[in-house]
Amino acid sequence: MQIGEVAARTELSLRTIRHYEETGLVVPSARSRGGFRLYTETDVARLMVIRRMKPLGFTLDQMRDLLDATDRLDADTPLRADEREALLERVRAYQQEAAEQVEKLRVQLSRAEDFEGTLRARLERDAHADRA
Amino acid sequence: MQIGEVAARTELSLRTIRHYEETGLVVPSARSRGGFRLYTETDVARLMVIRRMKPLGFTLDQMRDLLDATDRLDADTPLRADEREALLERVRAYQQEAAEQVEKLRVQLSRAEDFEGTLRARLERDAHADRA
DNA sequence: CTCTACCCTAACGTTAGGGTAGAGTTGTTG
DNA sequence: CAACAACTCTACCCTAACGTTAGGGTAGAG
Repeated sequence: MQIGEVAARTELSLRTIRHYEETGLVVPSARSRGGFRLYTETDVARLMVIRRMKPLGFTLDQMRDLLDATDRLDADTPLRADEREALLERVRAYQQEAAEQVEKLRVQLSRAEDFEGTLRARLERDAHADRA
Repeated sequence: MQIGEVAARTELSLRTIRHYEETGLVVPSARSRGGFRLYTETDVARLMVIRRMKPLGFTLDQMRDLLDATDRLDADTPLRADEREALLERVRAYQQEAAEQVEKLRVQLSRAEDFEGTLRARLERDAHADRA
């Protein structure tokens, strides 16, 4: 499928999807003779994974690195034990960072809620002041 | 007080505080004869407000605009009724946007939690596979 | 053909700061 | 007063992750 449909399905912009290719994050599986990017279901799935990762604040480089690790772990080609351990260690590090980031997001959310509440309270106060 | 102490108290970097001045968001109340920025408690309070706003994803321009509106509403100089109404309308718009942003943060948080969980589950699975 | 809806590359713009260099300022000692 | 550490100044270049033109090429229906 071409980029437009991919964008619609992933809710990512065309520019974003092209950018992910530029940085080597998700390279379309093929091109049409005319040069159009052609994506498979697998490519789309990968984009969805990235979309879920985005709120965690990882850089594109980190995402590429992590996806690379899981891809290699899932591949059919068997790995040497030490290679496998190294990959798992990488994934563990990202999982740790993800957990920390989740904590930060919680803090942010509560700050945001707090601020929104303050703003609303203020507006209600001002509305009452109208009659003062 | 000078910029270093302000940075310590607000947990913002020197660079960030200077940047806020460049964009007219928080201009220090004074300068020393030698040119050092000098901040008052009020300035610090303003920086704290901004720090609370940050998670809402407003641009610095928007924050400046909003702070400007609330400042004018709080000022001692009386406003014409229509001016006051216009300012309130501006604040209302930002409150709306804040509420929307809170929703987005909730979505992001749940996606992040989800992803972190997936990653953790995956690691546990791989750990068990060790013994297989 | 030709039309329309898509898609392409290339390249500069934006936001919110980070980092650095080189020079000046403050407040404290001797 | 000089010397000095600690702090601060301006100016400038750098970055990530796209947004935004501009100027063209492509797919496929009619």
